[in-house]
Amino acid sequence: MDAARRKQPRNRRKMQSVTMSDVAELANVSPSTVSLFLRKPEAVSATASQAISRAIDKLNYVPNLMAGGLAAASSRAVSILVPSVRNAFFAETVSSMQAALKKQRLQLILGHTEYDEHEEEELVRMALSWAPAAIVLTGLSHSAATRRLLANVAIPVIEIWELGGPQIDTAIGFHHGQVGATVAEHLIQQGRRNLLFLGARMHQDRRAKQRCDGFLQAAGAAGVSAQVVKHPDTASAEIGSMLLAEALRLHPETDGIACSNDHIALGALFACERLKVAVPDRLAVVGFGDLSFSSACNPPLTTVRPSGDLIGREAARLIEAHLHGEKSDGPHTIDTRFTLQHRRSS
Amino acid sequence: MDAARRKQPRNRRKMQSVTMSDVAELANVSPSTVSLFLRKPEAVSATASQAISRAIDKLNYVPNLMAGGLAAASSRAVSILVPSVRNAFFAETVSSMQAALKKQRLQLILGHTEYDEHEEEELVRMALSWAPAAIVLTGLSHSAATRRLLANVAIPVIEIWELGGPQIDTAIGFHHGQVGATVAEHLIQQGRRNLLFLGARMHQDRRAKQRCDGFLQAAGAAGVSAQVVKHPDTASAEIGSMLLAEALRLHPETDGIACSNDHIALGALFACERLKVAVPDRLAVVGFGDLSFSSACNPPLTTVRPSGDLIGREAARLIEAHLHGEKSDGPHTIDTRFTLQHRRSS
DNA sequence: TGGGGCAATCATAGCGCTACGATTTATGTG
DNA sequence: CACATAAATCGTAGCGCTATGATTGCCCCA
Repeated sequence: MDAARRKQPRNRRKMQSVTMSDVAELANVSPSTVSLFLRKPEAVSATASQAISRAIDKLNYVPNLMAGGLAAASSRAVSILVPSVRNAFFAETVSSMQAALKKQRLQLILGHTEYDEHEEEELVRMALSWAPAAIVLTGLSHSAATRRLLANVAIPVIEIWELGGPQIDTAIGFHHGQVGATVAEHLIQQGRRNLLFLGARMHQDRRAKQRCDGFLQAAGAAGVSAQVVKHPDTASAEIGSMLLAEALRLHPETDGIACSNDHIALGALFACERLKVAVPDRLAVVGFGDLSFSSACNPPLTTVRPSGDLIGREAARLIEAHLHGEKSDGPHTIDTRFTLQHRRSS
Repeated sequence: MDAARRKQPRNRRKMQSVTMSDVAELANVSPSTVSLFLRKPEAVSATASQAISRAIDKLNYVPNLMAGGLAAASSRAVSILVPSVRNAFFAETVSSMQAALKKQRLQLILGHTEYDEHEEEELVRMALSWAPAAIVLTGLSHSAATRRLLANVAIPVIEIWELGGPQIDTAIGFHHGQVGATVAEHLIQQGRRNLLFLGARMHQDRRAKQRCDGFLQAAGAAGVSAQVVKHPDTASAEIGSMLLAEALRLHPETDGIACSNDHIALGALFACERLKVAVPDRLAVVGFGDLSFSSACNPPLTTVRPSGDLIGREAARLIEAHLHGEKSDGPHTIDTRFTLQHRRSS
């Protein structure tokens, strides 16, 4: 192990066809300048800029973000973890967020937790291994390990779609309890005195549960009776129909119904039609979500319109601000509110 | 620039708290062994494995995928580009694909093209800069530049949700023309002789257009009259209602309607109810998509169920196979089919 | 006793880029 | 015109990991 300096032959490597050095060479500048141009074009002279962009075009250069991210110790990826993108609410947020982030050339890495904290924990771990520029979680409820993983990261941690609990860093959303209360008050104001909440999957969907609780509480506060009928599966119109039939069987005096979301409400309306229950004369129905069909059904559905779109945009704005060096002054809460869409079903 | 060897002081760097070397040190092995353990656990002895996993746990080590990807010249990311995840069809595929890929510890990077080829091109460029393990596009129609970008990549390029055109590499989906034909044949078999297609956004949504074309062609082949009424905006129940009213005004003799998707069909059913048009007696309605409400509405909607879920799973399977070194024997086509769900609306 | 064959482990050379500091060139200013 | 100052550019040392080939230790059989 002394003399005879070990001469490693020269191991080949796979590689990228065109690198930044190739661009630099063609543009007659140093690689540093190309890198600078790509990151802060305004810091490079007009002549150099022109030569570089010409070279990039000619060579069809695609930067390697992994090399860049490794060197810069942070990537241009944003991780977002939602229960499921099949759920229109989260799809909307994901979509609006991605649209806003694209302007910053940030990419979205998507994960589905399926309402499972353990799954979420694993996804957070995977997400962190990308050294993302920010990480977005749904809701305020996470496993202890998840909290520990996120406690000391230097990037923004944003919790969306829920407000009113202990938050890790920034939370963007609204109070689901308030939604329930608003609906109860609306129904009471419409003269309803026998209220009922139709809920699906409330053992997993904390936010649906919160809406239900807010509803019951507000009804109680107003001295109005309120019942709950629920189903363990994912919300769908089919389940909404079943639940409505069951509700009227168990509580025939019911005259005002709040649904955990518009799928349930739609199913309830279908069932009312089949059972010849007049809406809203005999029974008022209110949903949550203002989905695409809600304004079109018979009768048009009174519902609460959340701000899924705004949540995504605000999250993107925050990430952008952080990227531009604006220090966040401690934990932050953004209430994006919701609005009651009063239509003819109530 | 001769003597006085430039002595660069020693520039500090941001860094990751726990690296693979830390794990190696604690486990009393070399970093190579840790790396090997992480990639091929079966190649490491039981004792070493145990020591390493203990060290990983103790240090809470999170591997840096960017460093890994850079060294290996390929990342554990899969890029998927869909028109929009707000569209339930694509949401389903994205969701099932992500679930399948998670087992391989592959992450999904999501992009929305909004039915714009130029947007898609830009997203492909961004996607490639991650050196993904595979790239998934929606449809077979892409800009020339996109094709050029993807022509020589060494990774699987998978086009989903469309079959029957020139494909870049592998295509997974079904023939939308066949969907239209199947619906037309079904309506004709049900005794309908005055057919009509209700379409939304067909100038952008090539696949809706293909369904329409297949419908018209099959009707023509059977010697049955067929009309089209369309709207430029995104499909929704509201537009479905409008289109149905317009259709009955322009073509009052119509007795069988195919809709570009279930949102339109739902709106059509709502309109029929309001206009007291009996479904299916006076008018048969068929949709596309088998969305969550389609089995619950009044009457339950006859519709075509595509295989969005299967498309995602098949794509994931292909990517997995490629990752495990199975060479693809040239361009490949997987027809995931569709099924007609005959319900009471026809 | 001497290796041949194998399994397990290791040392090393980058992957392509960014950040830092240094250097060079342009621009004032008294 | 000297000198400070700003603007533009460059050289270099890693970022944390993987792939390659080399090395070590061990068993087995002639």
